[in-house]
Amino acid sequence: MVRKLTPKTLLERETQILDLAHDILLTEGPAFVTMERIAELVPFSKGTLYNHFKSREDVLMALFCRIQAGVHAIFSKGASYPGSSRDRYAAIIAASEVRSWSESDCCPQIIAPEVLEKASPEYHQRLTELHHKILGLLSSIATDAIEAGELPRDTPLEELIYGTWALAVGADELHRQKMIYPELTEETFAPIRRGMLHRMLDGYQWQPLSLERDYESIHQKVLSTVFAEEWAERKDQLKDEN
Amino acid sequence: MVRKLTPKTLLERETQILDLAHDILLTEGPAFVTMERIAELVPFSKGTLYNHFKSREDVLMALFCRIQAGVHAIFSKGASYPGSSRDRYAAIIAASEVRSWSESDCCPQIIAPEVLEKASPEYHQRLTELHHKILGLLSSIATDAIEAGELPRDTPLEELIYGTWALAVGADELHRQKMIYPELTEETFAPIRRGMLHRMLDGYQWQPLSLERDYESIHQKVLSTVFAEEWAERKDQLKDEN
DNA sequence: ACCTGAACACCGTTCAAGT
DNA sequence: ACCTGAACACCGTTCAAGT
Repeated sequence: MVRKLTPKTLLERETQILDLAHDILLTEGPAFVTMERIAELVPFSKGTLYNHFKSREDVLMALFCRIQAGVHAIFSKGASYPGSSRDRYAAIIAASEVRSWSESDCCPQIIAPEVLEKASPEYHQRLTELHHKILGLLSSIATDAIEAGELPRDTPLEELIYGTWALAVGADELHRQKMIYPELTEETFAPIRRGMLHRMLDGYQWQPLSLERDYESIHQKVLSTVFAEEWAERKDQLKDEN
Repeated sequence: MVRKLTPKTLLERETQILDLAHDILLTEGPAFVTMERIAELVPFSKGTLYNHFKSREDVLMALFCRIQAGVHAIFSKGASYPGSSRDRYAAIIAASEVRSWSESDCCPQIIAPEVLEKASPEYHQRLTELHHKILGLLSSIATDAIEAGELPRDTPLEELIYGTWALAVGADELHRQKMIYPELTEETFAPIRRGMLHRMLDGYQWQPLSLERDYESIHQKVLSTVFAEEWAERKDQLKDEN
C-alpha cells in the first residue's frame, strides 16, 4: 500500500487542529495556543502535529489567515449595503465592529514579529494576499466615490485606505489594553470609535459629511438589515451577561 | 550587620537590569528578553533577579514604563514648539516619528495581554499614570485650541485625543508588520502617516486646515529646530545604512 | 541578610523505534 | 508510510544550602 492517509483525512485533521487552536485562542487566550495544549485535545500524538504544520508559528499563521478571511467575508457583507459610497464605507465600519463581537481582539498578539519571521513563506504569501483583498475592497468603494464625485479627484487614495485601516487597528489595540485604559469600556468606546473614523472621512471631504448626515442612524440601519442575524445574537449575548 | 545592600546598590542593579533588557529588546527583539538571557549578562545569578523583579512580566512592564516615560519626554519637547495650537500638535506628530527612530516599535509585543495580567498592580498603576500624562499633554493643546477659537467649542475632545493616539498606534502597528505590507517602507510611509493624522485633524476642523497651511514644511521646521539634535543623528544613521 | 545554582515544570522540536 | 513518545534544549520560578 502506498498511502494510508487520503488527502481528505489530511485536510480534515488540519481543520480539526485549527478549530481547536481557535477555541483555545478565544477561551484561554493567545498564550495558551501551544503545541502541547493542542496535542492534549487532538486524538493523535504531538509528533504528528508536525506532519501538518512545520512549527507553532505556522499554526498561528494559519489561524490568523483564517481569522482575516473572516474579516474579508464580513467586510464584503458590509459593502453590499445599498446606499451611497460613504454609506457603504459606514457599513464596513459597522462590519468591523460586528467582527469584534465574535472574535476577541487578540490578533496583534498572534502576529508578533518572531511569529512572522519564523513562519513559512507560504503563509506570508497567503496573508499578504488576504490583506490586499481587504484593502482592495475598501479601495473599490473609495474609487466609486471618486467616480460619483463624492470624493475629490485628487484624493490620496492610499493614504485614505491605510489611514482608516490603521485607525481601526489602533482603536482596537487601545481597547485591547483595557487594563491601561479602564475608562474605555466596550459600551462607551464603540460610538467613540465610529466617531473618529467618520471624522477622518470628513477630513478627506467624503460627501456627505457627518455634519449633514447622521451616520449613527445609518449604523443602526446597517445592523438591523445586513447584520440582523449577528446583531440579534449579540443582543442575546449582552442579555446573558446581565 | 543588619544590611549589606544599601538602597543605592539596589537601585543601581535595577537600572542595570533594565538597561540590559532594553539593549536586548532593541538588538535581539522582544522574544529574547528572557530572565535566562539577562542573567547571562548580569554579574550576579538568575535567582537574584527575582529579588528585584517578581517575574519576567514585571521586568517587561518596568521596561515599557521607561519607554513610555521617554515618549512623554519627547512629546513634551515637541509641545514646546512655538506656534499656533495646531502647529504644536504637528510638532507632537513629528515627536512621535522621532521617537520611532531610536526605539524600534516593539511595544505592543511587550504588552501582550498575559503580560498585563501577570504583572504586579504597581506597574499597572505607573503605566496608567504615564498614559494619562501623555493623553493629558495632548488634551492641554486641544483645550488651548478651543480657547483660541481654532477648534469648535463643541468638539468631542475625548474622541479627538484617543483618535489621534489610536491612529498613531495603528499606523506604527502596520509599519511593524512590514512582512505583510512590504510596500510600506520607512521612507514612503512616514509622510503618509503624517498625512493621515493631519486629515483627521482637518475632520475636527482644527484651524488652520491643511489646505490652508503646509504642515509638511512645519514638520521640517520642527525637525530642524526642536529636534535638531535627533535629526542630525538620524541623518548620520541613514548615511551609514547606504 | 543575601546569594547561588540545582531542581522542577512547561513547552517546542526531533527522531529512533514501532506498526 | 505513518505514528508514537521518549529525549533534548530552553526558559521561568523556587528554595535548600551556603556565605
